[in-house]
Order: sequence, then C-alpha cells, then structure tokens
Amino acid sequence: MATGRTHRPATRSRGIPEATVARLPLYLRALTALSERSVPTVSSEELAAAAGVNSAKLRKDFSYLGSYGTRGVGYDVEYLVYQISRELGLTQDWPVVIVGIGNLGAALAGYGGFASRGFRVAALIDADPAMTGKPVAGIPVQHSDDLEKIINEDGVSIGVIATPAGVAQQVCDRLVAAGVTSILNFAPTVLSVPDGVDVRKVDLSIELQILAFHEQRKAGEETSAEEGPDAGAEPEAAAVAPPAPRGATGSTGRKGPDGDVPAVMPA
Amino acid sequence: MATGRTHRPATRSRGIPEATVARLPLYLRALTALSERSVPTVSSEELAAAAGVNSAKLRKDFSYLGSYGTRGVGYDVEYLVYQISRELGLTQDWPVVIVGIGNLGAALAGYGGFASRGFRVAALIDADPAMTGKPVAGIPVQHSDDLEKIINEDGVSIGVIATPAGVAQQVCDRLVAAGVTSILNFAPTVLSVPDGVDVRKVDLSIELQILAFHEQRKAGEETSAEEGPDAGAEPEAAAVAPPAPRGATGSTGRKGPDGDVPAVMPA
DNA sequence: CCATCTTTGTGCACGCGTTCACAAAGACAT
DNA sequence: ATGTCTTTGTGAACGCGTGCACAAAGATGG
Repeated sequence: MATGRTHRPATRSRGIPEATVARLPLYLRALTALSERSVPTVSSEELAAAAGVNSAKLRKDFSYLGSYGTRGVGYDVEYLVYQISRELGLTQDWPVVIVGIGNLGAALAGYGGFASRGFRVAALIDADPAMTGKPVAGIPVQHSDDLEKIINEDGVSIGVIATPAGVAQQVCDRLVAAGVTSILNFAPTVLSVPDGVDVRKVDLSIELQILAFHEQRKAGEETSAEEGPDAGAEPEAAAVAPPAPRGATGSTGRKGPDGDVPAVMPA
Repeated sequence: MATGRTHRPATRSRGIPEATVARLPLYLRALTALSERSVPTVSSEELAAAAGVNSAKLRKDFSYLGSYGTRGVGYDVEYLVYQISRELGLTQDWPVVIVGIGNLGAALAGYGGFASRGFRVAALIDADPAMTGKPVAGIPVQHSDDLEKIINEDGVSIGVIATPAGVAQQVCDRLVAAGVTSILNFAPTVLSVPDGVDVRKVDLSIELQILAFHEQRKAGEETSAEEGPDAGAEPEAAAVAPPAPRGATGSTGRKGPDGDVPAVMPA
C-alpha cells in the first residue's frame, strides 16, 4: 500500500516532465499579466525574467508543448495563454470542495485565485453542526454527512482538506471513496491513498522549518567567516544537552560527519 | 539581479542535500508522534512508512546527518528527534512577523504549527489603520509604518508575506532592507530578492493547476484506453476556438507534438 | 533577392536525487 | 564465545532536470 506520493512513477504524462508542469502555471500567470497590458508578443528572455526562471529552461519547457513561438520575434501572448491553459486543463470547469471550514478553510473559500482559473468552489463542508447553513464567503456551509451526495451530484474530482490533522485521513478516505481523485492537503499529515489518486501537500510548518535550516546555516557562516572549504560551523545551540541513545549498551562513540558531540550520556 | 529562487546554487549547505533538508521536517513529525506514544526505537522501515517515503531514502538522508541508529535495532526516537531538531535549527527561538492580516494572515496567525516548533509570532503587521490595535489570535495588529522598528527590536529574520499580490514586492523590499533574510511568500507573485535572502513560495493556485493537469490526463486516458505508445488523447476541450498567433504573416502551419490545431486564424 | 540580425528550438554534458543491493555491524540466543 | 538474524549504512547505477551553446528559422532592411 503506497502511503503518500502517488504521482506517475516515470510515466511522464504525454511526455511533459513533472518539473515543467509545475512551472506552467507560473508562465501562465506572467502571460496573463502581459495580456492584460495588451502586450502582443514576448521573447523567452522577457517572459523568463517575469516568471523568475532561466530563459533556456523556459524555451525547453515550451518545446514540450509544441513549436509555438516565432524565431526572431518571440511568442504570441494570447496564443500561448490559450495553449498553456488548454494543456493544464483550465479550459474546462473544475468543481472543488473544501472540507474543514476553520480559519484556514474560510480563508481558502474566500481566495480569489480559485474562481479566476476555472476552479469553482462547489461546496464548503464541515463536521460541526453549528456551522451548517452559515454562509462563508457567500457560500453556505454544508454538513459532512452529505459529503458523498455533494460530490456525486456535482461531479467533483478535486477536494481540498483543511481539517485538523487528526481527521484528515478519514476525510481523505471518504473523499476518495466518493470519487475524488485529486486532493490538496493542508493538514499536517501524510495521507495514504490508493493508486490513481494524486495528493499534493501544502505544509506551512515544513516550509518554515526549511527556512530555519538555511537561516541557521547563514548565521553560522557569518561567525566563522572563512576557515576551510568544508568547516561546517557548528552552531552554538549545543548548549542544550542532547538526550543519549536509549538502548545503547556499548560505548560506541557517536561520530557526526564533521566531528559531532561524542555521546557523553548523562543518564 | 536574480529574480526568484535564491537557494545556494550548488553549495550544498554543509553537505546536506536540499532534498534531504526538505524531508527532515517530515521525519521529525513522525518521530514526535512516536515519542508521544513513548515508543523507544523505530526501524527505518517503520519510520519510512510513517513519513510516506522509501526506507532506503530515509536511511541515506540520515546518513548525511551522521551515524545515528543501531544495526539490528533501529533508531532511538528521542535521540533522533533531538538531532534533527538541532540540524534544522529548531533548538533556538525564531521570531516571525506576518505581514498582511487578511483572511489568510489571520488564519496563519492562529495556526498552531507555529508555536509548536520554536517559531514565535513576534508581530502581526497590516497597512490598514483600521486594523491597528485590533487583536488577532490574541496578538494586537501593528501598523506597517512600524515594520522596520519591530524587526530591529525583535531581531526578526523570518517574514511571512500574506498581502495582496500588488504590494508583495514592496513589502518584501522593506522586510529585506530591515534585515529579514528568509521569506515565506503566500502572495501569487514572483519576488525579487538580493543574494543571501531565501524565499519559499506557497501558492494555492499553482497547486490546483497542477492537480487539474493530472486530473485532465486521467480523464483523457480513461476514454481512449489504449491506442499506441504516444497517442496522447486530445481532450474534448478543443470546442473552444483557440486564438491565432497575432503577428503571423505567413501561413506556417502550427504543429503541436501530436498534430495540433492548424492555426486557422479568424481575424 | 540577398544579407544581416534576432530569437527560437535543441543536442549535449553535467550534477543531483533516487533506488537497488549488499557488506558490515551489532543484538540476541545458545 | 560463537553463530544466527536483523537492520543499518553506503557504493554504484540510473534517470531526471538544468544550463550551455549553437545551428536553424524567420523577420527586417537595403
């Protein structure tokens, strides 16, 4: 039972690399902005700058879609907007349900980015009876008892989970059983789904921790300016005594990659 | 001026690959859950299942941190929690400011995942004078005029941008100028930052579009079951007439990778 | 019609990340 | 102490993604 990621293993969908797919929305946004300013054409260089990527990468990305673009001129903005929209499946309407209307769920319900691109909030669902009927962002909240009915009636295939972590898996199971095949998960849990179901995770806490890592590294570098190609700069946080390994019988010295704490165990 | 990503180009921070760093929080979460259940040790297989990754990958990830773990037994949960926390820089306190207290900003302010891991909401900042002083999630909102002062006084190095896209770059610039070196951006814009500043992006709209792509592909596969190694299943959305390239003078037939629309231009 | 100039599209090489598969290490029983 | 059994740690192979650099394509001017 594959727990977690369920993307096509290597079956690159119709030849378009996953990394490229992930950038298409970025290009689309930049192109839309140009379109609104009535810019007729754009070069790969300009568009790449607007999207924050390398121009070679952008050209290669577009080459997977086909030979749009005119040498010596650039890309036709309107045409490209259409092609990318079509490729991403944004020319059709995607009904979406949001489950879990707490602070975050409510914020998502009111997020403008939904409606703008073919996504339509079909329903807001919450388990709290007190919420039922209450309008959030203009849409009345429905009770989770009706989850299956809602999904079937509206033909919903994309679900957003904004519940507490504790119930996320249950909600996920119900969504999948009801026919949802794509899930955007905001709950801090690893969701287990059957093959054929895509899960994407948005995890604030993880993002912050990654930033903290780099931040710490920057702070460490600063103090120990230059002292070798790989001197790693052990941060000062080692003031806290590390817990020692529990089942350790022998006294096999712990060895970090750069001379770590030598496992003096306090217990 | 590097617009966008600003991660270490190839200077893998102290030898820990970026991909590994991104997974450490995942492991940490699983380990914390085990710790709360007082589980003393865990094997790479078990932990990998809990974190939703391959066990070999997990072992390799840990090998970058050092030789923790005991062969034949597994990893000591408490010890590993400490080591990963330390590596991620979570043993110290990270004051964080959230700029833009709309729906999303308010939801973030109330998010429990902050406090749990060394992150402390130092201030909520909004440009709307009507918000100033109003408590959100127990913290009074401060006016953006005081942004620089707040950051300096509290030694804030991590900023969260939850403003509308239009002002995100300006806010970003002010944050950076005031000394912030890590930014978590929720605004749907590409931020331009100087070297040495890390930006991570959380973009709901992009995630949904990626899901839509895969969803469309699944739907297409379904209808055209099997008809060749590369027959790509053109979706039915082509009912909408595509805009033709604008500056096209000649009638150079557009050729998509799988026989696209032949650029009949209506104008 | 030809020359020049711009910009695309892509072949190629390189590096990172993933996965396999196995030897080494240690726990545990006898 | 010795053997067996479990699980780690990692060498090696592979595949994907990225970026360089350039040839081909077409626009534009004379």
